Amino acid sequence: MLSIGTLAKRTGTKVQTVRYYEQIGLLPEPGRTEGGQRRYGDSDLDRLAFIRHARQLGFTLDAIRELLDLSDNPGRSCADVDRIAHRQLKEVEVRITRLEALRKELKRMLGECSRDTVADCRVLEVLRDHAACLTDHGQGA
Amino acid sequence: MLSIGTLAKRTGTKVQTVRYYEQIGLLPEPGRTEGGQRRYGDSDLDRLAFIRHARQLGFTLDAIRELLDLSDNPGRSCADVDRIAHRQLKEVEVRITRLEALRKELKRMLGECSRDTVADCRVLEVLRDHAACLTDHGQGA
DNA sequence: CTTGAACCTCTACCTACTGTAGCTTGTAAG
DNA sequence: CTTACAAGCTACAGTAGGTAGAGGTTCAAG
Repeated sequence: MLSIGTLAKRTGTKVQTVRYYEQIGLLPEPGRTEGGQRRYGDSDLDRLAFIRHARQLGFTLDAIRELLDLSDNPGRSCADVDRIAHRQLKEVEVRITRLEALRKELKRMLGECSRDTVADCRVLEVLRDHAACLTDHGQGA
Repeated sequence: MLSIGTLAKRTGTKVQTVRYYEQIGLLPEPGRTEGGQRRYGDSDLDRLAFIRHARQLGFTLDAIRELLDLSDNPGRSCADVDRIAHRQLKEVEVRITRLEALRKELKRMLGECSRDTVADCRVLEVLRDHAACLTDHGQGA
């Protein structure tokens, strides 16, 4: 049986985060010692490792909840799992596209700035006047 | 003089967001009507447009605060502005790199899944076993 | 003068955690 | 067996950057 600290260390998680996952129902309530300290088994370790890995791949906690539910029903079609992963892929691709547009605009902005006082700063000028932008960077960050 | 709703509409901001910016000191407290409603002038419009544009380029509110301060001192060197914009560019590039690694891993994961039940799902298997990953996607999301 | 859209304040909520305060438990050394 | 102290406990507050709603007031058009 593992203490919360050991579990956290083994999965690269912070202790508070483990308790947080329990609080939001992502991890089951573990057994306790007589004194009230949490004690974990191997299934908890596996589950937490799964969660952390999925988080590293950018899945939201809600998506992870779905994946864990699916994982608990081995007989079901894996189409749902596929759907969730595809959705995640799409989200990642959207974010990449958007960030690439930002990169382009920032580079252009920086490339044009040659004067030396704020009064003539091209960067500030671009920020002041959206119309000076070439790329669309409309929604969200 | 503009009402908060008009100001919001002209800058593509929500009314609550305008009040939020005022609350955190990013926008100055505007004049009020006798009845207590906010009334804005052109300088507020410019300032808010600047903020929104910088937000669209991914600058944090703290960075924007710095940029606005610099913008208010036209005689200063624009090196500081450059530094902030460069930092932002670097952050964007880091995020792109990271997301590209995620995309690669997600694609690989999805490409390998051909079985049809959750029990054999390659996606879940990869999530269960970090060692099955090729790419490093260690820190943050 | 009436109506109702738009405004007001205040508070709570979102994601995914992280940090702190003040107290208790577990464990290893002496 | 006692003591020291790391690690655990709960509860609450805070982070970024807003968003949503309740419950009440004001403005402006007709």
